[in-house]
Amino acid sequence: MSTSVDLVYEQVRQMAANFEFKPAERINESELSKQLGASRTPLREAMNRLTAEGLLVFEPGRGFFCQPLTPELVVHLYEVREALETAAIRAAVERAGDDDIAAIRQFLSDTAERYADGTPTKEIVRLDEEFHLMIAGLSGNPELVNMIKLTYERIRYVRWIAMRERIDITHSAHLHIFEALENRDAQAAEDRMRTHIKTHNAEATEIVGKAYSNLYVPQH
Amino acid sequence: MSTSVDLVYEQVRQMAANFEFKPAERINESELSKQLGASRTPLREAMNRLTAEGLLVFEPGRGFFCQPLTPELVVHLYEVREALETAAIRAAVERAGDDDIAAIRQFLSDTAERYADGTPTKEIVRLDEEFHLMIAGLSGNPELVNMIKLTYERIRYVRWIAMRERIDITHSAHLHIFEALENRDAQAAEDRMRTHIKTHNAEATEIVGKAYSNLYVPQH
DNA sequence: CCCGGACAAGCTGTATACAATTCCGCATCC
DNA sequence: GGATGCGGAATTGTATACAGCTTGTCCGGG
Repeated sequence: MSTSVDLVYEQVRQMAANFEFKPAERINESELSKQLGASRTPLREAMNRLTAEGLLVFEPGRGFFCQPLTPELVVHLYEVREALETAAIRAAVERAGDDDIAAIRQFLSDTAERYADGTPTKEIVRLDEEFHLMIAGLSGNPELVNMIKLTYERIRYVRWIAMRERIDITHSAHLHIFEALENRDAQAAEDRMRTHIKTHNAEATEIVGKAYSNLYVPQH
Repeated sequence: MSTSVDLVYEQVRQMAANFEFKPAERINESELSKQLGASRTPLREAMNRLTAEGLLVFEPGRGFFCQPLTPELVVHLYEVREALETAAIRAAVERAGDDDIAAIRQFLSDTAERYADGTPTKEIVRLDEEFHLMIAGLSGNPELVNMIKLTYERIRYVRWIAMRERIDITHSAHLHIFEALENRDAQAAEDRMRTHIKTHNAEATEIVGKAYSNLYVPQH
């Protein structure tokens, strides 16, 4: 059947991940549905899914809101990332085939020159996510991968800001993690992944804390 | 405003967690909505949320289905549990107050005598989940707790079956985990939690593997 | 000047109607 | 006998209408 609802879903999903909605303001269903060229019914279905995924917040009788972006939330989501991704890389060390590992090495060398100052931050974040998801995929556990993906979407906006000052060292950190995987050293891989994420957590949280008021300035 | 949609949501959620729907058969929206005394609109909203939570599966143009219950899924979800709960207890050791720990000791002694052969399996599973969620709560990370809760709901049905033969040792295992927490021994707590979940994983997976065909026998 | 209540406008929650699609049984053909 | 195509019934996808709640404003009282 037609994919109108999925189209709406993807659009609203992106809008939510990009924080195109003002926090603490209800999302006007009629207006948004007109804007997206659909009626309220499929829009509400999409927003219900996004609520379950944590990208939106729902208050009965009041409507849907963008998830509030607080330093606490960022800390919590990074902790979740840490738990999931350390488990994932541990499984990856055990289960990955040599060809899978070769593919990641290829990816790293292919993209090495793009980790430069000229590259847009969003592009860097995209590459970063892709690398992490490749590793997570080697765990062979799609549930794990899904949860990691979801967590990414909820903090992507922060990462666009936080990544600005970290472009240069991201690639070398990834290489460092990858080498432990390549050497089939589960402990080192896990430790390096944990350190990597903890570092980003500290930075992202600091930035959100500092920019807390700025982030909430109306964006229209 | 009225909470009709939330009522429907809770009911369908329970039905899905209890596997009252036949797998591989589409859920008839009109029929179910009549049965629940609501119209299709709030029912579909509820089912969309449950789809995002992983309790239902949605195929465009065909409708909603119960999540398929396979040995692979059970393994994957238990791995997720392991990742999340080991992280949670590690955080709990660091952050829990002495009074929080006392509350858990109280809970364990209060419920000790109910871990007996006469108690219904569902009740045991409920107590088990409550214990684990109390510990997870001490992590101070609501996102972590939410994900753990969700994972529970997706494997609860299996646990009802798998728990039958494990009633006696569950309580002592919990005590063992708790003591490491009480001693503020993060490593021991994490290790014991991991072992605990791995054991259950192996058992549950085995049971699903054995009962695979039986579970899918039409239940009408 | 501030607070409180009532009214009005707007928005959300739900039911229902209809269009589009899928599904299933049956007949037909190879 | 098995595959294929067709048509009607059933089911899903979406729009729309309306009821009930929420919210903001305005007016009156303290």
